[in-house]
Amino acid sequence: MADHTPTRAERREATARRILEAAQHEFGAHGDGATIRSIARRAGVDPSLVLQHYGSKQALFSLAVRPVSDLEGEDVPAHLAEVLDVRLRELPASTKALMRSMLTSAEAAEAMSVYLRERAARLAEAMPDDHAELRAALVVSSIMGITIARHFLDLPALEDADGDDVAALVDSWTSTAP
Amino acid sequence: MADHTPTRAERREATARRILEAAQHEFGAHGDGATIRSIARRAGVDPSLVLQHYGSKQALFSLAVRPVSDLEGEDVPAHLAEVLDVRLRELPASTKALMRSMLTSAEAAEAMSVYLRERAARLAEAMPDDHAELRAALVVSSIMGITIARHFLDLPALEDADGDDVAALVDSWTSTAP
DNA sequence: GCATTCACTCTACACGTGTTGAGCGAGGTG
DNA sequence: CACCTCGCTCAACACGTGTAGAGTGAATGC
Repeated sequence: MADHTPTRAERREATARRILEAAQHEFGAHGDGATIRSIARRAGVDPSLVLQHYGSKQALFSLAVRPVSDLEGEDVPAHLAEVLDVRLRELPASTKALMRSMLTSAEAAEAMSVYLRERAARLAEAMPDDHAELRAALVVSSIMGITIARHFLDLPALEDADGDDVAALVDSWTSTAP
Repeated sequence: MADHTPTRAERREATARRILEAAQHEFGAHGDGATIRSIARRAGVDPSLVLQHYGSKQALFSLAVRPVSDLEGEDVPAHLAEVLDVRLRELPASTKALMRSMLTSAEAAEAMSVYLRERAARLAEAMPDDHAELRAALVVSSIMGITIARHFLDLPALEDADGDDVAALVDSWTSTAP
């Protein structure tokens, strides 16, 4: 809240943040093929500065793609939908970067995979026993698919769908019998 | 069946096919970032020849990514799973190329989108009326998500799952009430 | 058997990339 | 005010890319 004139270190840190955000948006828009130059342009900065801050494109990518939430003890099943953002209009920048890159970057794929496994494990605990593990994996994967369809493929049927409807529907799958 | 010695034109056509297959595998493995040189290497051919056959990388990509099946009048709901290959161990090369690129190539994204819309429309016809369109879109997107999780993210729970189990489960969602 | 075609390879070019090191000039310090 | 610090820009590099055009030698047709 104190709006003192920023010190040099603060300004530096601020541009570092601006660069990271620019990177998330660029990776989110073009995947891991996004360019250091394009990131720099978006941040209003020289390309070289990007590397002085983050060392290499790879390192910056890793940071940009790190998932935002390690939310610990939340109630599981209904919340799930929100996590992978079935109902959010806009995805968090880092999530978007991660998803956009997950099919072309091994690192992003691995990150998404552990994220999904983690979520599925959580979900399985709260499910009827029968094939719980498999069914949890299916639900989690489905939510990912729906998220892709909505945010990256612009499927019209999902475009103007009510997030709550979607969440309720998906939630009902949680207790479906095989 | 007649194994006459191949004419010049036949041999040319054969190498064209080899190049296209190589392209599908390379695009399937690395997305639209795959290299003309890598495609040529895989086909055992000079990079320049790839362009003499297909004009440009873009044109080759378009061809490599074209979906295989315009199967017309098939029975819809159960078959759906197979189409997006929830139960197949290995994806068709063109499908793999299409999916791998759909998040980084606008053309692939559009192709996948129309494919999904088409499938959803088919599926909606065979569903209980309530919210049929939305629910069909959700099911189709889910199958895509499951396919991604299994074939690109290597989710272990799906890795060794029985394809029929998965198909049956997904199929049951088709008649889920909202 | 000879001239021609033509499927294919070789060489080259222009360009965009990630990355580096030198240099500049405003901000901090005495 | 003078000096130094250091966040930042500039200029350059080596490299991989898509693509074009000339060249080559074996299959073809007379």
